[in-house]
Amino acid sequence: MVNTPPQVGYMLKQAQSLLHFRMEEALRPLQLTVSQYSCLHHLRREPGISAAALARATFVTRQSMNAMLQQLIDRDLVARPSRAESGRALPALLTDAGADALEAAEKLVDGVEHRMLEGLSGNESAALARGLAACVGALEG
Amino acid sequence: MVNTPPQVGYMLKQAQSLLHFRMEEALRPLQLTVSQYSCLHHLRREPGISAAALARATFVTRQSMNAMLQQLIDRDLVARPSRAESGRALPALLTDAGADALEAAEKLVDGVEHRMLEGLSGNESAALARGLAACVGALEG
DNA sequence: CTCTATATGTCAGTTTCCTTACATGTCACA
DNA sequence: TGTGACATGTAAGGAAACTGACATATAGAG
Repeated sequence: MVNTPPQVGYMLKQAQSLLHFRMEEALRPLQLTVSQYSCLHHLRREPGISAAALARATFVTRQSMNAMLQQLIDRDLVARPSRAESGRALPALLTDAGADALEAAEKLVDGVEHRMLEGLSGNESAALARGLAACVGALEG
Repeated sequence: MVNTPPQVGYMLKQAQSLLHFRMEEALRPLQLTVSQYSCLHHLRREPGISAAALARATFVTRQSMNAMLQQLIDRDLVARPSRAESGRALPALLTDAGADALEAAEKLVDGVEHRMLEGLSGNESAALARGLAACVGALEG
């Protein structure tokens, strides 16, 4: 019998689900969801990005992202002009409060990620990252 | 600067999200969602399992699982007694049609998983699986 | 210049899943 | 015996995501 890879897809789901749960747990004191954290994180990486591009980066639809951005705007964590200078895309930016919240959230999330990887050596972590990247590359396009 | 592991959590999310999308795509002709496939798959592995146990295995709440089971029962893919012989748990079982649907779905899903792993050697696949298992172990409990 | 393709934002409706809460059944143990 | 802890099923309501549809703005082809 062939050495069947023991359900890599299932293990992927299991790991992602558990990581999401732990992150949600860690972020609860800050009143942030994982999706909101991911949104803020990408906003810092690419200030002025459009909601549609942000949606693609965080794996939700642009409708969901616009709703989420509105929530973050209501909490003064994100700012967005009401009209575009050019084109339709409205650039989104972190406010100072948003940057502060992100920094606090990042500490908590980094703790979870560190815990997740603590049983792996540097080589093993790198191999895991490479494997995941290969999976993504093979499935997209 | 420390060799920061490049966002293993994010890559996990990315890979899982893309895999889910491809599976959904592959299963669409059979009118099955990924969650439903996962449910049928576990039902074959553990016939007579309760909805609550099934829910834990597929990472949803038992309320969601009971709703999903009802759908599958309505389509004659799953059968379940109306009363328990002992205890409260109602054992769920695949019908013949359910087993057939699962077999067809499995071919499609295996194709997706194979595609996902095609760029990886046997050693690399095994390393990926071990890495994921280590992550799960570190995050649970 | 005109027209098509593409990308963005938005509205409406639906689905799916979750949270909270409660009733029921079994088991361990005092 | 009976009582408390635990697991299961179920109901009701809400939150978050998706799909489908449409208007708008830009760029490019003809």
